[in-house]
Amino acid sequence: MSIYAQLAQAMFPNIDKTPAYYEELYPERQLKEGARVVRIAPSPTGYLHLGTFFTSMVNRMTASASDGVFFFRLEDTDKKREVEGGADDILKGMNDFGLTIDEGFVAPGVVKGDYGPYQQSCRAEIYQAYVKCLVEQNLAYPCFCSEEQRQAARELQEQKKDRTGYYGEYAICRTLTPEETLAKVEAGQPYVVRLRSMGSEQNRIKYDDMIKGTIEMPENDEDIVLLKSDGIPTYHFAHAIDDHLMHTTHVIRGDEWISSVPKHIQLFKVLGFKQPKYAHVSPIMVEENGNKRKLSKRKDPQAAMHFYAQQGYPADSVLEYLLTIANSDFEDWRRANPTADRMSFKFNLKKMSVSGALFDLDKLNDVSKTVIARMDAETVTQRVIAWAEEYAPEFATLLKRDMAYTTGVFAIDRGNAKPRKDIGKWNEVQDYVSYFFPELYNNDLELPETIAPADAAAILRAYTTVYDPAQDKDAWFTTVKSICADLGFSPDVKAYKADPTAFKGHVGDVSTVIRIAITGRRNTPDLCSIMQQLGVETVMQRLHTAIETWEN
RNA sequence: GGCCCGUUGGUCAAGUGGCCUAAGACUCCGGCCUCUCACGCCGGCAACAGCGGUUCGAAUCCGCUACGGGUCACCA
Repeated sequence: MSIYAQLAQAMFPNIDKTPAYYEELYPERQLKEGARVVRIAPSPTGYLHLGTFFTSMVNRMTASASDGVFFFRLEDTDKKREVEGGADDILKGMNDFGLTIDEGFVAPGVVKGDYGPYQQSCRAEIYQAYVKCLVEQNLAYPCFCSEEQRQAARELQEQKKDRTGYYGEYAICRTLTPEETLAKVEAGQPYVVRLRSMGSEQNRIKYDDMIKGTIEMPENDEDIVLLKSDGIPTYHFAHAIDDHLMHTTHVIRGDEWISSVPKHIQLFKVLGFKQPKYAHVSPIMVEENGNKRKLSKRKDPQAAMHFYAQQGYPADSVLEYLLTIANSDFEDWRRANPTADRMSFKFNLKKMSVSGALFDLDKLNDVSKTVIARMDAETVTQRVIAWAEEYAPEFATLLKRDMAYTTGVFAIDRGNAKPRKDIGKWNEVQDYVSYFFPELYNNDLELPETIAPADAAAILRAYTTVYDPAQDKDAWFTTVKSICADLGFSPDVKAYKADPTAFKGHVGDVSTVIRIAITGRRNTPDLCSIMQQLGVETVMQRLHTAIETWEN
């Protein structure tokens, strides 16, 4: 038995499986030619972040566009920063906002697939088997340096203006003889396992990033940590092992990883793994003091997916907005295919922007209004209630009191050729429909300054004598026009504009008075429909209340 | 500071040497549409970071400068 084999055995006495065993356990996937296997691998250190969601969406689109697989792996290797319930929150957010996951964790507490475990904390033996094999070949070694030693080395490096890191002459434990190392291990000294890097600063490596293009960097020469002192792997090592064993073909992740690529390339090479393709996604930014910066969990409420849920943005709105950022021709495609399934859009990593986009709430709102305008009344009713049950329970109760009535409210000016585009998110709905519910109705009868209360009252008195609830929109308007002349208003807007001094106002003013009397507002959707929905009783009652108010 | 990456209107962006007197979308401002608002339509404001080079010709290729971003952990 070689000295390195002895060392490996001393370090991992309980590991008897070999890499070959795992290679056989997780065979090549049987997928059609060109199918991409991608993944999202979040760390459960907090709630679901917009950036993670965005990257997930890009992964989802990439997998679907190639009939591939999108899986979810939990990177729970950092026990210090882990947050209780973090994983479930991330999964729930993905589900709620319409991203389906094919494999791994697909929903809170639901795991499927043959390439698991999909949780790194459950894969310790696998990582250790590979590390053991590396140690046997003298490609990795234990390092006993204390935090203080490393700190001192860093200070020295800074002082000498050298690069920081554990490499070259600074890699003290690398130069220990195997006998010395073995003795320390056997003496029970704590250690981490480092890669014995064969790279050099002088060498340049090149790789093709599917989003950023060709990138050239110095080779990695740092003896990076593979296994932490608790036997748990670092991200770098787990990435290599997991994505190899799970047969990931394309690693699509945030671009903060670019600088680690040399480490990853080296790891794949040392381990004899086939290199996956990389695509680094630029972060979504926010503006502050004239500068861009990444969305911050602490400073920006829009960073959390909870924000969109609370505000009541439909999942489709968020997805379509993010898709617009990801592939800007999506917008044109959507215009040309208003009802098509977005999965049939030809998504392409190569169409993604190289630099980070500023988050634009105005744009999201616009997209969202369009999304909601396309929904039918039943869908809107159902979605609003679902939102309200969670965030505005009293409003939900009100909406559910008479479902037919509520659906009727949302049916106004909807489902026609030019549906209204005035609801952007569900938390705007309560105010938008308030005059349909006595409990919410704000009896605000303030007139425009150009209309005298006495005239307004006269208009309503006249209108009550001709009001016919059975009238359709055209007849309704004809009726409104018919009372204009006697009251001194022009039934024709153009005639009024030609000679404003001849009239008190025009038919628009007359309908405004009625509108205010009925809804308490100057602007509303089609008044005739509103009156029909409200019913004769309510209409007459509001008309009389207004008359009384304006006559006194 | 070292190493990477980026920079087209306020924002998202198309553009890969001549089709660019630079597309489209959002925002904003006008106008039109037999009632208001919204929608829709028409129109408007507004950009190739700077400087040098290569070329008959540059937003597009090269270099430098400036600015911005990322990264330098037993965190991901």
